[in-house]
Amino acid sequence: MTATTREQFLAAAEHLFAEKGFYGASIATIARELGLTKQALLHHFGNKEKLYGEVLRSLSERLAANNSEIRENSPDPAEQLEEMLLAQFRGQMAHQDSARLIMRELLDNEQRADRAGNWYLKDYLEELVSTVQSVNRKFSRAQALAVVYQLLGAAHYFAVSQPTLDNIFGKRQMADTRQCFEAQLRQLIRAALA
Amino acid sequence: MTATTREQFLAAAEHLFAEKGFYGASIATIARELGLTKQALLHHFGNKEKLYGEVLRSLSERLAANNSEIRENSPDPAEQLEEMLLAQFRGQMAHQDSARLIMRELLDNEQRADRAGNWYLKDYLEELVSTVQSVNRKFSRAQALAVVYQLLGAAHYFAVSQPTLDNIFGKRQMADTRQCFEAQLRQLIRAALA
DNA sequence: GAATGTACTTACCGTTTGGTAAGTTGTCAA
DNA sequence: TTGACAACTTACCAAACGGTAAGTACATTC
Repeated sequence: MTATTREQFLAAAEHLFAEKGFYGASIATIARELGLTKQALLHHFGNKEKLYGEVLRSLSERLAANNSEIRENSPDPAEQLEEMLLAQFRGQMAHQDSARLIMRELLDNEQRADRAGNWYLKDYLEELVSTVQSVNRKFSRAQALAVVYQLLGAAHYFAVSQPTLDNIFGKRQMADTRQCFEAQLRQLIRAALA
Repeated sequence: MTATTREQFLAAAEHLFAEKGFYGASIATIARELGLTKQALLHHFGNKEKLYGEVLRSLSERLAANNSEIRENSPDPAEQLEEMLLAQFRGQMAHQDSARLIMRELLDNEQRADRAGNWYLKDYLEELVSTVQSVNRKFSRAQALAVVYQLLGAAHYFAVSQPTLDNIFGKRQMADTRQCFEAQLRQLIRAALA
């Protein structure tokens, strides 16, 4: 169960990239987190871009694994969709680093389309879209995508904004909001599909 | 109507910060956009942080202006809220730089809480929350905030993801989705408040 | 016409950046 | 016991970073 150096590098990199973004995090800082030099990091990953790509790849693998688990556990498409969206929300609240990283990638990848893992969201989104369509046949593909993205946004945006909201509204108020957010989100999902 | 150098700097900075983030955009690059040196920029703004602060401030002023205009034009709170959210959505679709900048600030401001304009979202959010509560009295403050944030997220997330989605799904499909997004969003808003 | 201020420039500075080159050290197999 | 490989290190490097200092060019004002 002891993590390899490589895995430790990936974990540290995920954290720092999520916090400061690609440009804001330096490979030297990431390496220092493990008490190693940046050349040790370069030895394992070649260069900074490749490291970033690997972080993204490992993240997308975790995402995919989560989803296929849900798909197996519930046969009803409506229930499936609800569970997928809520599980994604819970996952992002629990692992804010990943949530922030995904958001950053959404903002940045326009510029560097050559990065590995660029389209890893595609399968994930396609899956949700077709689930929406099988729940409510009235939806066109475009409509279904719009709905999926609205629901995804409703969840992800909140997960990512947590620290900022804590500052704006205070931890007390935000604890309340966090508590009722999931129930409210569930309602929103059902309403969107009706 | 001719923009001052200072205004031109602000515009160029907004664009580049939105595209690359605070660390990714260098003051030299911003200045080069106007054919000037970075020392000209420093002459006007002192340092990079202050420039970023000014960009944020001017952005928040535009946001506030938009909202008070809407508040004046429609007396019914339900209509007001719907219009505020939709106007914000349209604004972000039209000025994607601002949308991206706000998202970036949401991600980054945790780390540098000293930045000017840090809480400029507060008034905006408070306003939406109280409007939600006056539309539907059943909502607690925490619930209202949750709803507001879900709706805001639904809109903002989509606006920001545009280039990525164009890549994933193709411009054709995305044009369709864009077209029906607003109507779908309006439905979602109404459903969330019922 | 001298002084003042604004809008810049060139010339630097120290630090940090991502990256290369060339070891060193330990392990493990033939 | 030698040879090969992996996992590092120290020593560099050129370029870019944000920022300072000192000057130039041009109005405006007294």
